[in-house]
Amino acid sequence: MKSPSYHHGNLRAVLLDLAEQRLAAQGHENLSLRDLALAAKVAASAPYRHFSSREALLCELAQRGFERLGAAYAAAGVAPDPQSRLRAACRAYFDFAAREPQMFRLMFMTDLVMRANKTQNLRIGIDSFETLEGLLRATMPGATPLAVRSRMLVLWSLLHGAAVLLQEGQVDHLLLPGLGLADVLEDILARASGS
Amino acid sequence: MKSPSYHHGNLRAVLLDLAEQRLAAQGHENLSLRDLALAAKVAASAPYRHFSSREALLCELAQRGFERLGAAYAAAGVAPDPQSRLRAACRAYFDFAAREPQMFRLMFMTDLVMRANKTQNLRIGIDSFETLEGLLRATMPGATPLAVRSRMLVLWSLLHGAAVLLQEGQVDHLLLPGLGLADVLEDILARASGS
DNA sequence: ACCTGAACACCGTTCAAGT
DNA sequence: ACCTGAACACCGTTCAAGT
Repeated sequence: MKSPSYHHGNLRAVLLDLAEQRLAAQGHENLSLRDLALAAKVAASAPYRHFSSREALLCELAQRGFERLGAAYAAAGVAPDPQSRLRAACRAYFDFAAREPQMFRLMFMTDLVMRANKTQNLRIGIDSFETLEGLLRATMPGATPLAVRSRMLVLWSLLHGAAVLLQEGQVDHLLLPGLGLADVLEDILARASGS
Repeated sequence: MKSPSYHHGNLRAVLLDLAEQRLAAQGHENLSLRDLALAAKVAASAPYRHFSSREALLCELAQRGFERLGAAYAAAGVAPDPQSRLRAACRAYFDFAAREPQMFRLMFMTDLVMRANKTQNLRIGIDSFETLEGLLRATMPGATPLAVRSRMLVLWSLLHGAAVLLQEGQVDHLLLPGLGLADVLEDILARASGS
């Protein structure tokens, strides 16, 4: 309760919190500013004092997501050796996609990121890439930057592809007796972080 | 010109063609039925004689995409040995994502596919998976179905992840002097279709 | 500075009515 | 059978006006 305006307090934060609920519940495509305003008991035009557009609000939401993903990476950094730190980070990526599927989708809505990049916004997405690359580099002592980058692009593709497919539930009907979700995950983790 | 109705002909096909243009130009999120109707010089409600909803039209559009992808796979089938047939199919997947990015995005809008699956629609997406798995199996003579499926899920993740990242233009700023787009592509193709 | 109210230009969808 | 016209319930966004 910092500077409660005459109506009901810090509308900005309230809107962002509401937006995050709506996002998790229904996905970014069904998030409406008017609905947010209604829920916050405020006029339909009030959000425009705090966000220049619906898209701007979505960008800030995505930023929250990248921050949480960054935190998950940081938590993965406590593993003992480089190899398992990388593996833990990859697992964190999967977990994130599984636990917050709608946020994950929002974060990789690239048209949004592109437009936001111009306004200096979501370079946190790039940080996320660099963090992972740092962890990978630590497992490749003596490798040239080019070799690291090359392998990073493979890792990133594999990781992202698997996360997308898992999060979308496309993998479920492809499992076999003797090939469970855990097996698939371990296999992909091994190929992503392994030799 | 099959059964030209009293107004101007087969509205259904006209709408689908217009929709495909709009899709390529602006993406599925900016495709409006009303706009389509306007462009076809027809009332806003007319499309509903041919499509039960906007989503139904989008589904049919996605189906066209899967058919084209299937044709591209078929063309890849002419390569001499199993190994290069698989590789050609993977390349076809990348090419498709690059040449028709908006269609590619539409095809993997999974909420759509899920809802459509209930109405027996897009099992063509599954066919696409199975085609690729068939090509992979041919490169693994004597392998158990489980081993094939397991490797297929890795291949599919890598392929899909790379296609998504390429199509979104996220790879461009990650290239280095001496590491061009072609190199990245070849590397990923080798890992996807190779041993 | 922050919010309201009314308005503008859009949507998807429905439904009675026309031909 | 196929289309129109008008309507309903929504949108994002703008802008003058209030406090």
